[in-house]
Amino acid sequence: MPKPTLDFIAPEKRERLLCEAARLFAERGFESADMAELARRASVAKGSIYNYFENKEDLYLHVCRDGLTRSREAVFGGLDPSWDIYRQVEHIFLRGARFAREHPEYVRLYLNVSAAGMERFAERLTMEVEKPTADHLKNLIRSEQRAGRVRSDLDPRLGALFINSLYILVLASLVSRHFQIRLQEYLETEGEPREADVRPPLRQTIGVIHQLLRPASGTVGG
Amino acid sequence: MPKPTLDFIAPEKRERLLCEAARLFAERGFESADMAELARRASVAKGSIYNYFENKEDLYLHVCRDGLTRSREAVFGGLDPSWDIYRQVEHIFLRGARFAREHPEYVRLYLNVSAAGMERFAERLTMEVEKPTADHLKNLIRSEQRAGRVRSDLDPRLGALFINSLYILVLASLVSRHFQIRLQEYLETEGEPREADVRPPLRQTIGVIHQLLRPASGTVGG
Amino acid sequence: MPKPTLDFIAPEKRERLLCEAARLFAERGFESADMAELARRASVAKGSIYNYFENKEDLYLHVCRDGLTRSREAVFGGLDPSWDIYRQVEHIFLRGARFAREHPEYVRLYLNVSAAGMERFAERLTMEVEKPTADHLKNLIRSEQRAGRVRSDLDPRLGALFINSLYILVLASLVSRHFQIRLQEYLETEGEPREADVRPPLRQTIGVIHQLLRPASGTVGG
Amino acid sequence: MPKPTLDFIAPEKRERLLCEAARLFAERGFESADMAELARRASVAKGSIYNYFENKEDLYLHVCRDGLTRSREAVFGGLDPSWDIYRQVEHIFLRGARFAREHPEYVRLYLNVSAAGMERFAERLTMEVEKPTADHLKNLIRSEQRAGRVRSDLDPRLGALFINSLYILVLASLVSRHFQIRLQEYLETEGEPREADVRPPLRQTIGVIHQLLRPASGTVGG
DNA sequence: AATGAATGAGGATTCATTCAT
DNA sequence: TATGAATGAATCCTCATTCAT
Repeated sequence: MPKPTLDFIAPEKRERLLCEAARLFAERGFESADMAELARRASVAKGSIYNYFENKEDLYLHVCRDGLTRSREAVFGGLDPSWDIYRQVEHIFLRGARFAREHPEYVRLYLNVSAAGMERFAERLTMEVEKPTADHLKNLIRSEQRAGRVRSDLDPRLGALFINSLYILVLASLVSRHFQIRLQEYLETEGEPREADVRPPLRQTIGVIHQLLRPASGTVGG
Repeated sequence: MPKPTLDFIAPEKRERLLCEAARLFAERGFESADMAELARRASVAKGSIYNYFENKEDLYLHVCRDGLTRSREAVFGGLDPSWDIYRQVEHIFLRGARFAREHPEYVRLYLNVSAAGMERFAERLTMEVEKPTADHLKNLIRSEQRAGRVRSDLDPRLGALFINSLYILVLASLVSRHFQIRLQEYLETEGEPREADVRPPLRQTIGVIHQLLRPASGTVGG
Repeated sequence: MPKPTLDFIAPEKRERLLCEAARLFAERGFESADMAELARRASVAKGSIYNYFENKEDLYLHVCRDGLTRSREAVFGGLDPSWDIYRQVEHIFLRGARFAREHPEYVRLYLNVSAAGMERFAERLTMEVEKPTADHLKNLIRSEQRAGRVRSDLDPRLGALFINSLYILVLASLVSRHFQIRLQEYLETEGEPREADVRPPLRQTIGVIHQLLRPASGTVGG
Repeated sequence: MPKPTLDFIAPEKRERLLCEAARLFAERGFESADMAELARRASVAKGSIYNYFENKEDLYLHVCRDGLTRSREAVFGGLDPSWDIYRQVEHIFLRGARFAREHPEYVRLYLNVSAAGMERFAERLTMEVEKPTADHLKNLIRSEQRAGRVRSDLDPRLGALFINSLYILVLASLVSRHFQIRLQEYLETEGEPREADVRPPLRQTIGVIHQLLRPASGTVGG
């Protein structure tokens, strides 16, 4: 937990520090990120960082949580709860992809919680990251089932898990070098992946979700 | 590239070293893994490791590649190329899940290539890991399309990407603390995830793939 | 190049560090000098040294340059440019010998640039050490030739080279074990060379230089 | 002292080992020379070297002594003791210069005994290197004084010392990067020092020695 | 005698964190 | 509160030497 001091410093300074920290951690990983370099990049005294945070871990956790808040706002921000699940899913995926393009560092940080040696962070972060989305998706599926817009034989928990899984994969493909190369390998494209390369799988992914959720169309036709 | 020396030492010793290295790297991550501790765990002299490998990075790469070979053998080992895609996919997923349970360290290492700061490894490993599977899946889809067992309007590249993506997620859920907690959160289970917790999503995942591949049955019935 | 930090620490501390470094390097040579031991001897934290210098090489270069400055001040310090060359040469040799007795470590460091494996240091140090002295001696010989106090058929460049060569040998005999033993061997003295042992060759050396420079007196008398 | 084993191996092998050792030590210095690299360069097993020599120091000493023998043979080889001192000195300087060009590694090794941290080698080598030359020169001067070809007021010990000093400086200028750069600086030449650059100072050096030894020419005129 | 793998002490350097100013 | 110099534990890697084959 950051020290109270963090709240009292100039907002631009705080912003600078948190942004640079996010970038540096996303670039190097937790271990290799150097507090001295962070201080330099953020134009903040090395000692000052320790006035705001207990230690490197504390800073890391805060930066991750901060990123999650930003991510949530960016993705769920313009979402109208009255929309049907199809529109919501599309909104989430498109906004998520945009956020990943604009702030890859936060997505990288999120993905990095699953890296080797990061279990102590997963223990503290994963639940609080996943719960809101999990709850939202599960509730959404349930209410859409009641509305007859989602197959009633779908386990809402598995459905939610599935949607979120695909979401993670899409984001990963946008921000991680490994997933980018893999995407190129599968799609047989070359060079830096342009947005055009990502759109078809994104569309298809959304399509697959639709296919999964939609009540058997045969009954309609029947 | 390991030094030639590595080939000439006692096989049990080599095995011990590579296994312990895989475990340690999977446990701590590349940076935090300590060469001295590895030497201790593997009952090998610190200096000896440097007789076999140029440096820590060289060792890491070799351990990853070694893990990939083992993984490929375990998963594709018993696979009969004459099987139809549904049987092959099922085989791959079940064997993959078994391998992940028996050798989580190698799966962790694979996933870790996408971690922050590991880009230099991705640059060297990703392609060689992904290509064989990508090719196999793409060719399989194409031949199954010709056989009429897979929808002809499915882009084989996207289909292959999709199958592999789900495969990765399943494995990740089995070996990464972050993905385990996330799974618990979605499935509303508690404690150490038992195999029983994993089976339904695994089954469902295979089901979704079937659904994706299968030619529209409506038309048949039409 | 030392880091700017070096300029801001307490002068006594800087002095202590530089002195001990000069002594240690002179005693052990570059390779065998141990940074940890230096830190201990200078009562400075090991890490601190790396706050002041990029690395061992950087420190070594700085210590050498520092020694050169000290040496130049000690030797050329009280030198009056209006003196004739005979007086100047005598001054230089006597002051040089005194400096070598008081600060053998710096003379050892200077001589050590010519040691095996030190070429990279020679490449960076030699020119800047030698140029000022070379220029001074050459100009001095030229002006003394015009004044008729030095033989006009002497090539000023060779004359300067010669004077400096003898100077180096004198210093070497004062600070290097090898040259000391050699001196004992030639002079048939025993035990630690006392100042008395050095004076005759020093005198003779100065004498030889006089002999070399002096216009042929016979012609004058003739 | 080398082990007796050294005498029993194939002469070409011994030669290869000693040559490569001389080169490597001359190139890197004692500390930085790597026994493994030596073994590789000489195509000799690392362990074998320890069958011939007690340890690195023992090898170093032997290589130095070996070099001295070679040097002595090359320089004093064709010297006729009946020659007068002027001819002998010229012979020594010219042969020494040639040897330095053909085998710079041995001259470097000799000079290196005066390097920092090499005192323990000086203690063991210097005397045995210098004594024969010192004795020869002193005796030569004495007999030439009796023959009236050398000034009788010259202290033979100082004369010998002086001749040898200049000899060392000439050799150093031929083999040491530091002394080469210094020579360029004094002679105002550029680039790799060619033989032509060295000849004038060599000639002049011999000239100075003549000047020093020759009985007062006044008597001739008298 | 020859070999080269094994050993582990040793040494340069890094970096999170502290603390005096 | 801000600063950045000071600290020393930690870590990668080297290399002389040993020793089993």
